[in-house]
Amino acid sequence: MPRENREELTKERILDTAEVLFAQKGYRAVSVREITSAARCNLAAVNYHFGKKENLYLEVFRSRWVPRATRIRESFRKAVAGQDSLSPPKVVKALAQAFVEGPLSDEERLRHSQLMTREMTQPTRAFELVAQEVIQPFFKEVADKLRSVQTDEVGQEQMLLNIFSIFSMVLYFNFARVAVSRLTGREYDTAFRARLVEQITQFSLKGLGVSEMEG
Amino acid sequence: MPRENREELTKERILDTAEVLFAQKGYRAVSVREITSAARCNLAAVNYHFGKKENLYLEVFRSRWVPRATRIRESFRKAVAGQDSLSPPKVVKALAQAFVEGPLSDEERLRHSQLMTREMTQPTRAFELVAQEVIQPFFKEVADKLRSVQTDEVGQEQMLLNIFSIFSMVLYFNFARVAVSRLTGREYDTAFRARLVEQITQFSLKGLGVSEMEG
DNA sequence: TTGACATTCAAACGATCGTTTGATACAAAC
DNA sequence: GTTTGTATCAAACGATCGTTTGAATGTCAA
Repeated sequence: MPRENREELTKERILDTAEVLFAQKGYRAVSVREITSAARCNLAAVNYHFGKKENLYLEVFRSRWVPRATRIRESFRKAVAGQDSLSPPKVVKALAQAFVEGPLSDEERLRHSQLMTREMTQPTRAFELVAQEVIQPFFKEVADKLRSVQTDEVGQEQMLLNIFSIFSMVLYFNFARVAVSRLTGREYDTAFRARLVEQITQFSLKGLGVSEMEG
Repeated sequence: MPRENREELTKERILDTAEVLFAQKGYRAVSVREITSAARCNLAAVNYHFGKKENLYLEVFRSRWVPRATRIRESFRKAVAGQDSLSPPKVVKALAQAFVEGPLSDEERLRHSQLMTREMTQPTRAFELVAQEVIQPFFKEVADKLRSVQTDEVGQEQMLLNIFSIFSMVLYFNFARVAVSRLTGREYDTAFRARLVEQITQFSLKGLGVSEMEG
């Protein structure tokens, strides 16, 4: 096996494993030993490839989280670009779908929300990355898209708060699965996810002041 | 100083300190030493009064979090009881106000949301307490109250999802302060909190299909 | 005053943490 | 074949963790 591949394999395996564990348990609750033994490599590998644990956490966001956020964003972009005539309902539904049904597997979606929620509740050095490279530009894109199809004039702040409102539902229905499942008595299967997209879309559309879905 | 008071004081001081630190940093990130030195007592006091660290965490929820949730609930109850004629707008506004402006100080509100968010993203033994004694009965109360004043028939699941939608905004605007502040450029002062109550109320009312605020 | 009991304290326990070290294996360069 | 550089490994480092211990202190009843 050639040098480059061997090296890559270990490093990539650590990143994959670390992401899963960090998302599940949080930074502090995961030990380097737990990561390396799950990734089937030596304990010293983390320090060799990333310098220290904290850098590994950051690299997880750089090499895993951000690219996945980009895929979500592109899914949204493609959905609105595919329409010949755009309307607020279509923009909102594309947004909800990109997050709740989108291009990710269910495990990926859960991991994604968990990592993001962690950074929002208690920001670390990774938050700068998340805010600058993902949240800010994505919010701007959604705002521009919405503004271009909404008839009535909406202020900058009002628009932001509206997107936050939609976004809060998207995030909540992902990260609070346990509570939602417990109270509704429903599992997060395909049918329920579709139901959630419908809920977010309809609730948000009315929230935005749009009367009805049309397509 | 009588025995009972001295004992109480230390125990209570530990609980107060522990709650603040657990909310800020999470269970794992806070050491017993950090708690006891901040509470100005001996390291062994935690194990003497609570047996072990995990029990202290649970006791924080029992003796601090649940009573505060009860205060919020009573604030909501009082607000809707004070009205001579009830309407969906009034119920929703009472709900948003109870959480965002409510009976709590700003620090209390932040702590409350942080602890709840933690339990929702990664439930511990405290989640059972939170779900059984607070979330479930409170959701039921809000649902009943809403159903009693809404003209059109709304199914059980639809009602739950609607409350979840409102609740997600309430929670999000509390726990994601950093992100919200950064993107809106506004501090969480009195004016902005009032603005958020307005946003949640208006967005939710439309989301519920109610046209306008009346009082 | 004595004995029982509750609380606080300094000190230490073993376990686990992140990180470092030096040896070893191995592929490419000379 | 020797050298060079990279990756992996077992082992150990010092620090910090939650918890335990046993003595000291103070309180109240007998």
